[in-house]
Amino acid sequence: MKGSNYSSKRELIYSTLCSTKSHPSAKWVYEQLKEDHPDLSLGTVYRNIALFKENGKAVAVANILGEERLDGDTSAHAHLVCKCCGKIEDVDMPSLTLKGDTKGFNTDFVAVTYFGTCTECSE
Amino acid sequence: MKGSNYSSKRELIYSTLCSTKSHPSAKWVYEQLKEDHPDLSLGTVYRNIALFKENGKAVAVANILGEERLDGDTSAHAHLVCKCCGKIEDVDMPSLTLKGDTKGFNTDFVAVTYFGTCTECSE
DNA sequence: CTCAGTGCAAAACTTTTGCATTTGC
DNA sequence: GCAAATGCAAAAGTTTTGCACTGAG
Repeated sequence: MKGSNYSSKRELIYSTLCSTKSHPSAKWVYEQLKEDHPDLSLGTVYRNIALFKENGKAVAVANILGEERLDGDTSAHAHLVCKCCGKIEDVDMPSLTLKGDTKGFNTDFVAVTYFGTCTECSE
Repeated sequence: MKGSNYSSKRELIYSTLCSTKSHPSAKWVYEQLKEDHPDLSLGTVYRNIALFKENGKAVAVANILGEERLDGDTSAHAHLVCKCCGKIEDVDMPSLTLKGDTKGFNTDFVAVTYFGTCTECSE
């Protein structure tokens, strides 16, 4: 079964994903690792990230400039996304309760994202 | 300047986008219109949607199965996204206040998205 | 006339996949 | 040995773009 075996590449990818607060893309993770691990394929990065998402060990935060941006920190927190430079930062999650008719929907993750402009881009 | 001239195609694309609560993709909008307007290009749909997003007349709700899903209704409301079938539904927006250090961030839009499983997919 | 908008098709990109090979157990 | 994981490269799919033409003002 998928994900059942140990894999050093997987560990590497996961720790790289968790090592930053920049909410990176798959390509970024790949590029970070490529230097020290020339034998690493982009396909493997994508395959493992898909696995992390399935297992709830990572979350897709936003799609910026055509790239899916990820977060290895799945604790409840919200995100600030700068429309201008693409930077993504963390903020505390506001308390919220699902309102309105939820049609029997079974929620397992809530994303709160503030889109706007960061200080540097506002200048 | 971009968007300054009237364009019947633009009107068509915008009204199609607003005519549904299905939160469609660009391709869906294109396919709806293609039948009655054989002279319509997918590029035009993408170009106009980009314009709507710039002008705040439309919002990207989520990226499902590699497709960006849109909403022509920019009033404050949250979304339920079914991970299983990709269906997106509207719910009332919970009241929320930005908490934590927002680092001077200038917010102009807040997205609240509940990921989970809809009734049909739960069966 | 001038510049915005469009069709068409090619290009650009990200993400996925098939297959042969390697690795974990 | 068997099934999972990977590299590599090709494929798939969405989105963007260049260019010549059309349409609005």
